[in-house]
Amino acid sequence: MCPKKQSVTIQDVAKAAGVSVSTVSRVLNGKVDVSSVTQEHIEETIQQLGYTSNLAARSMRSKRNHLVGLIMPDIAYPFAWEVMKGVNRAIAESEYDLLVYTRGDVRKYGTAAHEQQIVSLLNGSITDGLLIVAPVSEEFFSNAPIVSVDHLAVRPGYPSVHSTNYEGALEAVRYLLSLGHRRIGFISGRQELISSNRRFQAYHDALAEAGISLDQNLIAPGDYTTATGYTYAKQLLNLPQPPSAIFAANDQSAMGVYQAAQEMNLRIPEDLSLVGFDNIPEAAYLNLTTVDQFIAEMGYQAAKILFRLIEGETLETKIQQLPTQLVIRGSCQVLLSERASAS
Amino acid sequence: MCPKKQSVTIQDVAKAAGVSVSTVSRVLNGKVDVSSVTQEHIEETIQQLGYTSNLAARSMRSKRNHLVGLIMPDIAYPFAWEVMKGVNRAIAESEYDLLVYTRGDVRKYGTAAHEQQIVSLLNGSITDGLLIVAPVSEEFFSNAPIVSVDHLAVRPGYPSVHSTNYEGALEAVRYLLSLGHRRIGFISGRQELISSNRRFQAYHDALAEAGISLDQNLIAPGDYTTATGYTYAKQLLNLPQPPSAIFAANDQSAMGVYQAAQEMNLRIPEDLSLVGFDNIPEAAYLNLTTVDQFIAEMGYQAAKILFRLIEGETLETKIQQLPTQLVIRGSCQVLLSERASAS
DNA sequence: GTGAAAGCGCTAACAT
DNA sequence: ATGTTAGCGCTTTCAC
Repeated sequence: MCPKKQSVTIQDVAKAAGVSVSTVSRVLNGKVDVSSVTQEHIEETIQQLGYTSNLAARSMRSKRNHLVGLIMPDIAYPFAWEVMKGVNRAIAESEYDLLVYTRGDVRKYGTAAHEQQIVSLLNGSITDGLLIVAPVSEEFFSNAPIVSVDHLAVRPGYPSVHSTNYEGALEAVRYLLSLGHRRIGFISGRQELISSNRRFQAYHDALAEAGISLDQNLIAPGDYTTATGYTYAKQLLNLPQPPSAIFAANDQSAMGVYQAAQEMNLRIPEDLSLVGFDNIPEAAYLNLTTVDQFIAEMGYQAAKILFRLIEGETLETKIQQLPTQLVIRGSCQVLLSERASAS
Repeated sequence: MCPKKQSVTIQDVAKAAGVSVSTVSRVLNGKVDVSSVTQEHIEETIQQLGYTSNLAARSMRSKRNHLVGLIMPDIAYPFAWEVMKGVNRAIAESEYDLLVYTRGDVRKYGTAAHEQQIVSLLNGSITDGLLIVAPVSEEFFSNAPIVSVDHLAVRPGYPSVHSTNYEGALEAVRYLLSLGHRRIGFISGRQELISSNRRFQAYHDALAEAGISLDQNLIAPGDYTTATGYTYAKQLLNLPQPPSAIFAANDQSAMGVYQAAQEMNLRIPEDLSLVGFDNIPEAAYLNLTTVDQFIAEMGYQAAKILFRLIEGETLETKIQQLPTQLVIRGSCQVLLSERASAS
């Protein structure tokens, strides 16, 4: 199917060039103590034979591979894509190549043990450092640096970049309150993630500020997916006293709410006010009001930090918070305040 | 920064369990000739020590790693994202994990030599097989299977999945002709890719069919990016006799044309008819007429084929063509035909 | 059923 | 400036 030519090793090159393996290795690693004559000769031979060093073997002996890893449970959802965009930019600007590792499904992943396994797999050998998206673990065993994206651990064992989840969510709920809403539903995120808890905490606090006590009926569990967003939105909207507004813990669940509302012939924002956390492109097209958290920027910053760590810098700041921004789209505000005050 | 605990090796496990390395290895690889007593004991020890096998070392000795690679020049553009979605789905359904390799920028990549280098790097050691997106090379040295996505080689050295570029483009141009257009501009794709040439060939043939000879002024080079799409669209539209319609070789360049038209206060489709190849979500939101090529499906199919190849199947078909579909959005057709016939 | 030993391709002392 | 040699952590004969 394709030329099975048994891969050529450093030995073959040495033999062909009539030198020892170590000399070839020296050339390969840009060491200086090689005469320019042999240097050129070896390089020529490498060209001719089409030699490429074996990653596995090389990784086993040397420290640096100019390769960093990005671990994601799944690469097919908008959040992942945004993170990758940011990381990709940092990679393009750098000397490193990127290896994105995924199992393709959160369900094939998700436990701390799994995470540790993948970390060991990559960082123990082939990568110089690792970026981990929304990890569950607070600490990892690893001999190369790790930076997490979107995970604010209480006492993190690694540097971390995330957005101001609490502040952003606070603003979102305050906004809905400012429109006159009193019954605001909440679709939660994955319980095990801190980001989700922070957003819930803000929901709680904003309501408390306004003197509204929590109504458990208006709080729906969720897991950051469209499917549950849809399911629980239906449930909320079918209550005897449905909420007049919903705050969804992320974009995906907001999309679910959107779908549910459409199906129930509720117009957004006329009949139902909706705000979602996150800033995927789709939101803009649908005129959804969102709390943008600059996901790509988080990926970019995390990668930059990782590079510095790999270079040997010791950074003071372990946690970096990137700002969020409430983006109100369309004519949401006016219509809603009219409706809300009328009710 | 994070616990630097020197990674535990198979030796450590052996020592702790009071057995030899080979016995541990046997357990690790599910060999049967181990007494269930020691088996359990070893597994326990592995748990306790938190041992994970070293990818590099393992790769060096064994054939299968349950890991496949996906090589992309850049993972931050919509086409890449679509491919990844498809591949991700296949991965989720499979026993394999995925490693996406990128340099973050086409410019850090692109030559056949580079491609071969990455192929050797991955396939020679850690991955069981490789998916390559839009490769330039027609052949690779590799001892593990390779499947390409979106590259119809004349005499491919590897199985390949791509869409019916020619047929789709033919349909697109015929459609524009059916609206009455006679001056149809073309924004080309990357010259070195066959997909681009096929789309151009169809443009040529469709015009010939209609008895229209090629006007070189209406043919703009391009490279599948938004930037060049924009630049050349401006150029085309500023001609003394501008085209009344443009066929862009892909979505990205179509977006560029879109931007240029907006800037020149040309409404689409009223003032300029535009069809782009590819099916990224943005196109739908902008009501762009497109030739959908089901990019994600290509990724999915390619991955499926790769899995079969790895399992040892020898496939007859080397090339799989997935259908394309002209999707006419909005009220494009009517408006255009009116304008075209009026002019 | 288990251990000893060879070696995968490479790098890094240590020699020369 | 170059060759020799000892492993890196693992799998895999081949003994026992």
